[in-house]
Amino acid sequence: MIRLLLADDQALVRGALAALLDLESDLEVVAQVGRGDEVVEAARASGAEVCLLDIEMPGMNGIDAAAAVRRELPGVRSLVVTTFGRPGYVRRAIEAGASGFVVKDTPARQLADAVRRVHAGLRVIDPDLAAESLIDGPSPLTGRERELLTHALDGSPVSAIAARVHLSEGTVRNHLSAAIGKTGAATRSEAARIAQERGWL
Amino acid sequence: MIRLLLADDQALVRGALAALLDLESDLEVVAQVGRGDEVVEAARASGAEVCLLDIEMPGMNGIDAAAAVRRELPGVRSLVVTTFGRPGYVRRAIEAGASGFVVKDTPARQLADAVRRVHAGLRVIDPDLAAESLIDGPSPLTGRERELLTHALDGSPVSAIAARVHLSEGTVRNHLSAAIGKTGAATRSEAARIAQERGWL
DNA sequence: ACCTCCCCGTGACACCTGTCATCCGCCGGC
DNA sequence: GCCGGCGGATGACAGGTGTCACGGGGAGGT
Repeated sequence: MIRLLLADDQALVRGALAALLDLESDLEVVAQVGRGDEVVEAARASGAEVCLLDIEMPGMNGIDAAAAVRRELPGVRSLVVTTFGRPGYVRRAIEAGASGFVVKDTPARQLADAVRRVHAGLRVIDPDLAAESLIDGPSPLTGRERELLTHALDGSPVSAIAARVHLSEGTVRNHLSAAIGKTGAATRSEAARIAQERGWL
Repeated sequence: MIRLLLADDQALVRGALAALLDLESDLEVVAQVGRGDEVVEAARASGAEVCLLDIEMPGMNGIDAAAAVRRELPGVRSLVVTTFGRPGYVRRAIEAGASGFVVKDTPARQLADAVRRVHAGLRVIDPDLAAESLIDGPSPLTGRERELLTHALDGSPVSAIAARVHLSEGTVRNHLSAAIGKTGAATRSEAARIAQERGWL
């Protein structure tokens, strides 16, 4: 019997996944949480062996949660399950110590198999995403560029971004100009969108 | 026995919801589709009585699908289930003839109840969203403003938008300026984001 | 020590953008 | 018939934006 922890901020999806996985005779959902920063504690308390982690969660994202599990509970394996198949996510999830990466587009019946493989010590990675992840390569953005792009995501003017991060407008424009060049975009707004799609933020 | 159709583009979520609802003794999932434009046909073929529709779907969105069901199969009721609790969505879903509106944050056990109420002819609407929907009011945007905002969502420069819709740059700027005023934003990019959050697009 | 890379800043320049005034044609309501 | 609202367009203007050149400081590698 494989003991599972589910982490997803959407209660409906979490409950539905629990129903789906509990149908399997060799799987048992022993814990459910809706926040990333509750994963380690719940996994420890419930004695979970495999954690199913969504990326988009309040408190802490699923990738950081996988890293925390890796650090605090070395025997427990993580399987990241997410809506968005962003290549950068795969790389970061694996680097964070996750054993698998599955998108929510995959057929429901394959999920239980993925869980079994991860539990057995194997890696499970969506083949298309793995290829994309290799093609795109790691993020070429510097720390500042990444930070400024996240603030540019909502279309704020440069002046607002500069005030938020306590930098001069000129510096902000220089960093964003570099990011625009690296993403091949024409505006900071487009650059921010592209970087997010690739999982660079 | 209530006959259900599920429409959600994420196969994993769709399968999981099916597992969850099939646990209820008085519910039966008789059809599953991953595209909005397959809903009517599948509902007709399977004899579904209630359709669970996600909004974000390829082919046709869940709100338009609800309208199509209303038109083609008057006896079938629709329950819109979505990730994003955007006030404008509630209004548009109800106007499209949906009998209920539920966000994916709601506890899993309440979903079956919502289905039963909708099947019984009652309306099911998230109370918080209903209130927000009334406060925000309907969209103040004109048709062109809405169209241009959707093209501005990705941060494209005005020149690109103008070329895409075959308008002069000046006209595009005028419409976007009006939209910026109506949304209280400072840039077209921010205006587009705000409009989308409110379900005006 | 030297080089490289990142970070921060300034100044200048061309271009893009948001705003406003003003015009036109069209349609629906009164 | 008149008026208001929408769509489309132009011109002008202030201010925002992207780019480039240049400088300076600090951390890390050889």
